[in-house]
Amino acid sequence: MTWRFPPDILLTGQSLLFSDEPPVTSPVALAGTRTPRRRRKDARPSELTAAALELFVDKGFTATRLDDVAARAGVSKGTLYLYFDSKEALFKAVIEEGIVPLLATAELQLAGHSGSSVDLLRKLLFGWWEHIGGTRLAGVPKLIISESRNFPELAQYYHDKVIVRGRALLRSALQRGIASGEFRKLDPETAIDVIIAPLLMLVIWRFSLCFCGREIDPETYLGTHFDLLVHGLRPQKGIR
Amino acid sequence: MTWRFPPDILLTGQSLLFSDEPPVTSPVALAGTRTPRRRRKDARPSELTAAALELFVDKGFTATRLDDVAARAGVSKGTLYLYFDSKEALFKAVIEEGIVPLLATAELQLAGHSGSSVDLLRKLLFGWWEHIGGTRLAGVPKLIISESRNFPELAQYYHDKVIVRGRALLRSALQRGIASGEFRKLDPETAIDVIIAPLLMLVIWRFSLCFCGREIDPETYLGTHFDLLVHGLRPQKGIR
Amino acid sequence: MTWRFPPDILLTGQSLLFSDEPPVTSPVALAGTRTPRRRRKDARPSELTAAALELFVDKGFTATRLDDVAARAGVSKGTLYLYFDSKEALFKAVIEEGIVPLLATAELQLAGHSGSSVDLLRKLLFGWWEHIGGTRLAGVPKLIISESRNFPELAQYYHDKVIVRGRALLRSALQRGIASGEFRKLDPETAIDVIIAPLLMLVIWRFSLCFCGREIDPETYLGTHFDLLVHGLRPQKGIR
Amino acid sequence: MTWRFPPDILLTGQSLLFSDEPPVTSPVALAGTRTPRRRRKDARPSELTAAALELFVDKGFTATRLDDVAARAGVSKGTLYLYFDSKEALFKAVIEEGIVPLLATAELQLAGHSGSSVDLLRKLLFGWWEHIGGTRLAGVPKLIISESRNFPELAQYYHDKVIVRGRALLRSALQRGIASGEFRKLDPETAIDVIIAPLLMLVIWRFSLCFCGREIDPETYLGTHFDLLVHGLRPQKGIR
DNA sequence: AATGAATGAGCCTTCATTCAT
DNA sequence: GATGAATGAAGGCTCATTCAT
Repeated sequence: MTWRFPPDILLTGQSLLFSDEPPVTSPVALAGTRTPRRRRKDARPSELTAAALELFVDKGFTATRLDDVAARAGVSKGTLYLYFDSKEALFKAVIEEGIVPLLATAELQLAGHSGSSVDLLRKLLFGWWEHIGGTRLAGVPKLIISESRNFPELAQYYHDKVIVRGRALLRSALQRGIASGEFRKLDPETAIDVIIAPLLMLVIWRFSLCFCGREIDPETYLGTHFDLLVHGLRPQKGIR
Repeated sequence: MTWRFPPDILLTGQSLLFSDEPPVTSPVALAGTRTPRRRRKDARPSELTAAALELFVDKGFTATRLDDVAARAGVSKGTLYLYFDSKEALFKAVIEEGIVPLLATAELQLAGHSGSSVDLLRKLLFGWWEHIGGTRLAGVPKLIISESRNFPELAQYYHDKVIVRGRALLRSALQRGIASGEFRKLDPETAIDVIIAPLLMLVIWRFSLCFCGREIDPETYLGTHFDLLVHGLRPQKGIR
Repeated sequence: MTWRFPPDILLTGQSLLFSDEPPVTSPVALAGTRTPRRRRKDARPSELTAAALELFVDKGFTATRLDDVAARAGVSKGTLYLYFDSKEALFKAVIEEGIVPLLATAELQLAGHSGSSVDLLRKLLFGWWEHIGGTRLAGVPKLIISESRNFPELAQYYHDKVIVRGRALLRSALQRGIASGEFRKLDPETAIDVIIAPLLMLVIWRFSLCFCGREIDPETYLGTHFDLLVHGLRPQKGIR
Repeated sequence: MTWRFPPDILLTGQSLLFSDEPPVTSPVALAGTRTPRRRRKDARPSELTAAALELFVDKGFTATRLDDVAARAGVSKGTLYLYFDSKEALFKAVIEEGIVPLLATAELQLAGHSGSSVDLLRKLLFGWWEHIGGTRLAGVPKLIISESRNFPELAQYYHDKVIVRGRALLRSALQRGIASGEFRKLDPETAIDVIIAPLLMLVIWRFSLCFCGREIDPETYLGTHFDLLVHGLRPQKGIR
């Protein structure tokens, strides 16, 4: 197994991002121009963002009531406003704390892979499932998709900090396989899109279309995806 | 009753939403100020669903105010309730009018296909792009994804009326190719999932992540997807 | 039997009041100061007031929608406004047409009673039940009670045209009995109140508290009332 | 949950609505402009139901706007929803707080009655006038009558909690008098109906027909009712 | 720091009323 | 005379946000 995110860290909401940087430069400052109140940024309780993540993922941003977030976190509603200027600021903090730390850890640990590129690809796909796609964190992409129109700034942030870095992981694996002759030559960017897409659909199915009668078995699904992918990447005579 | 359309409009099978004419061409409507009462009950529903589609796709279901829908359609808020029992019924009508007729047309046209299964698959993919994925209608899947948690009934409806029928189109193409020996044998259901997924991601990218700097060229993207797909489906010695 | 109201007249809504008097002096003119539109007062369709009576009695004034009145009368909603300036004007017309004609007829026919005063009282009570209390018309008093605060002018009208005249009937019966020595001497006005009250309660029970489990048998109820009444009115040594 | 009163307030058995002090005596409340947030969650519910009683009795349930209730109570509209889940729940609370405690008190006090049954009856009738019929609470029965068709659940509640218990008081008084030979034998249930009716009419007159010119003197009215009643109940030779 | 009562703007929905046809 | 599509002013209810304690 390649990726190593201790999942308990992700779910406790322990921030890897907002530890001791000066408050002004943190991405949180993007939340709004007004910063009259001083907040203890170092003590910002992760319980709040953890509770909010649960509810945002479950019900969406608008349908989540701050009363419920506060109740789930075991605090009063007013307390939320000690740490976040608004519901929107809370939303941003949830995204930042929930996903970004994962990638940082992943990149470090993936750098040392040795073995075939097919193996690398397999590790990437199934590692993603184990640590993100199959966990509650998979709700975050769905959340971003749903709310990006109303929070374009947030979508940009997610793109820059998550998507770009995630694609870089895949790109290096593809380029390595192409260089070694394991994969045929094709445009890596578009290939990445096509590789990522079924993963995206898997979490969408889990979080959005789960009410339909049809069940998807993720193992089979990912297996088929990987199978098609490896066949498709394999160097061969063009079909037409 | 949840929907009060004159049924003949629904069954024409052509989208009234995306004709090339501007939605309101009558000189009365262009008067600028609130136009006097117009007597055209037959044209109203499509005007309303067209306005609603724009806003739903743009802002999501909850964030769309009926005042805005009415204003965009050039009517008063109360008029909406002459045609739809509720905001949710309007939502449903948007889906129904926007997507369902297209599937009917597609089924008819594809029934008479002759030629290779690869051609059939190509026709399906690029036809989808031409009539749905590349049009404003592509916002609908994004809409369903975003709102399904809060409106499971709607997701079920979309699943039954759209997803099931869309998958059936792909399934027959796959089974045909497997039967003829053009494609290798694999589980059609999971293959369908993998085929659909990049299409889904394309519309998600268009409607949710469009704010990011990165542009996707749909033609190239779909071409790569199709290329990978045809290679992956081709009968050959297994890779491992 | 003393009273002679052909019940079909009452229910058809055939107006005995607003036949050919000049429009300005009719009580309807009280409805509002504005009288710009000329209406065919002579042709004012009784179907409209009949339909309105049913619904007003059944659901109350506010809860009755003009759509329903129009639908029950088999006309369009706009037609109502050809005959009545407002919902309130319709309400007044309903009261006027429904009850007032009854009293006029009753007074004429009751003038010629001969026999004991106890018999007269019995005829009054049970005749009321047969022609009003037990019919749908009994909903009108309940309607007046419910809406009088919001239509004080209407309550006044009902008092002057209905209550005063109804009390006069009872008063003459009591005075006759007192004069002949059948009844002991007591204040007729208050006695009338006490006599009327159980009748009122009967219709209230029928139209307001009918949902409670308890059933009232009107015959028994009126019998007991009459029995207590005759005992109470009988001349005798005072009890205390 | 339909009602969120601190239960201890409900069980004190004393009406908080009709104390002699003006409802808002705190100097803050007299400031004229919107008073700042006051911290008195315990006193709020009674202030709200008091304001609601006034308006419900005056205008009826439907015609009473929650804005007006809130304004009369000196709070914002949202505050109502801190204490009552809906307008209907507020209605129910008005009934419950206004009437039920009085019945409990009445039952306690009357259990210890000694003396003639005629005295007991007199005590019941005039006690009713003193504590209910003559106070603002007398608007409640009128309220129930007016709204029961549209809120049958409420009528049922009132029947079970108020009418049944009130009738039980009268029944025991009647049965006591029959047993002792003070009253002649008759069906107690129907007699109760006939006894209650004039009381009902009195409050209806006060709250519905008060606009008419005629005044009823309650003392005289109740006196006549009681007089007729006692004569009518007295054992004697049947009249016919 | 933490609380939670209070606020008030905003939204969906209803329905009496109008008026072009 | 009749129609019925269209209007728009309210009203019930929600919930993010504030602030006195």
